[in-house]
Amino acid sequence: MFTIEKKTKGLMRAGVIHTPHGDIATPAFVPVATKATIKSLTPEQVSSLGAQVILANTYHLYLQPGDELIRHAGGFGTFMGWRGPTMTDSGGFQAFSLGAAFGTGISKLLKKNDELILPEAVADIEDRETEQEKKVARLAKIDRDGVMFRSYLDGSAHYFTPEKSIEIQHNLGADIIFAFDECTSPTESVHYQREALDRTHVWAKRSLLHHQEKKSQQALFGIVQGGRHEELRRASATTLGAMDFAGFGIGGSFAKEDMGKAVRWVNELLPSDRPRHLLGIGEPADIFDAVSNGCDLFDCVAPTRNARTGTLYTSHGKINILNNQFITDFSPIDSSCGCYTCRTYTRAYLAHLFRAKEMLAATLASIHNLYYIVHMVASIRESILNDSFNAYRDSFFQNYQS
RNA sequence: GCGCAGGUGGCAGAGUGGUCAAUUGCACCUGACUGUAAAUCAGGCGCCCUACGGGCUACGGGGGUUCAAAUCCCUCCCUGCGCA
Repeated sequence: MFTIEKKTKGLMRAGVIHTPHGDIATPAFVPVATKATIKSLTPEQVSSLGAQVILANTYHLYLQPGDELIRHAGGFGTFMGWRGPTMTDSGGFQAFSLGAAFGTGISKLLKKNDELILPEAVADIEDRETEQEKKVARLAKIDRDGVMFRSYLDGSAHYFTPEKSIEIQHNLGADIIFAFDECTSPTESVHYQREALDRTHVWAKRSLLHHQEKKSQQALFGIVQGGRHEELRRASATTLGAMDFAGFGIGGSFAKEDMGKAVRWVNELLPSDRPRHLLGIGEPADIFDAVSNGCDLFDCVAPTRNARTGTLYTSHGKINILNNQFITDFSPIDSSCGCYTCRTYTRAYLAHLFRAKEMLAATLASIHNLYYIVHMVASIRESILNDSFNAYRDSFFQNYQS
């Protein structure tokens, strides 16, 4: 399903992923449509801003409106009116976001100033249960067999096993689906990371077996974990790389400053003939870093979430359109941007829409941010094909950081 | 003109002798956001300072009572409602 068009001396490459709903030219950015919608945008807008493929979420669509209903609708792409390729995440991220991260503000990316505090450094999963009980009730609890999720909608309990996740993803009908994994918190101890990784590997195997038994035509990607630890990351890449996955996700927690390094450990070992998707990463610097270390696909909520909260990408860095200075700024968000928003509206108008809390603010900002990231990745691809990646990267950051 | 009710920080609106530089909401200022629990969240928001602390000026104006007043009294001004 994956054709490599150009390979550099290192790990970097440009290629094409073939799916029943069309090709994906890689490296590519994948907008996130968690609940079968790119928040505030129509599929037509998403498509015309240049996105090739979108990613929805298993846990969310299982809860609402239900995967059976989506199966009847013909899959989530058809359901939402998106004609291109689709992906679904397995729900493994919710083991983190509704588990260890719930109510704590912990990000999957530990910033270098976070002092590497390890509040989660509890021995193993059994002791952890009692530790968890002491805290605010989490919505996800992990055991050896799977994850108990509590619905954020009505509190009801739902148990996900690898088989369950795969079944739901079969119903959701995406072209590319992911094995059920445990996304760990970057604050976990090495001991816990190792334990979780063992679990993820067992779950990967079970996901794959179940997928093969059901003879689904969807492409199943396995997910590499291992936190910030080289030994674990390499072990995971080796273990998963030996399995018959159509591609690979690289997931979980990183230290912000050495994410590129962690990705390299993994991509050096993964089979190079299959696509690699870096899960949940999407800031420009991180994408450049990951592409140069061999990643082909990126999904991230950053462009759309930032857009909704007023942070907009420009060629000179991010701006917060809610800042006072933009009230009377009649220039476009980014004068070198070709998106619909920048061609049509001013910063002052966007600032007004945000301050007035008008819905169009989210739409116009999302169009811009997605266009910006999608086209940045597309330009990266072009630069790989033209042997000018380094030059492009250098000129990009010369502007971006100024 | 008489009667009643009111005048509190940009706005709305608490407080009704000390713990009040004054609850809260909005507005405003700034920050955060990386497989979406998110059209969200956090902090700031009288002035000044050697700022964990201290000083000054403030609750329509003026005057008074009190150790102490946004809170009590007098007076003036203003607003709303009712009656003339």
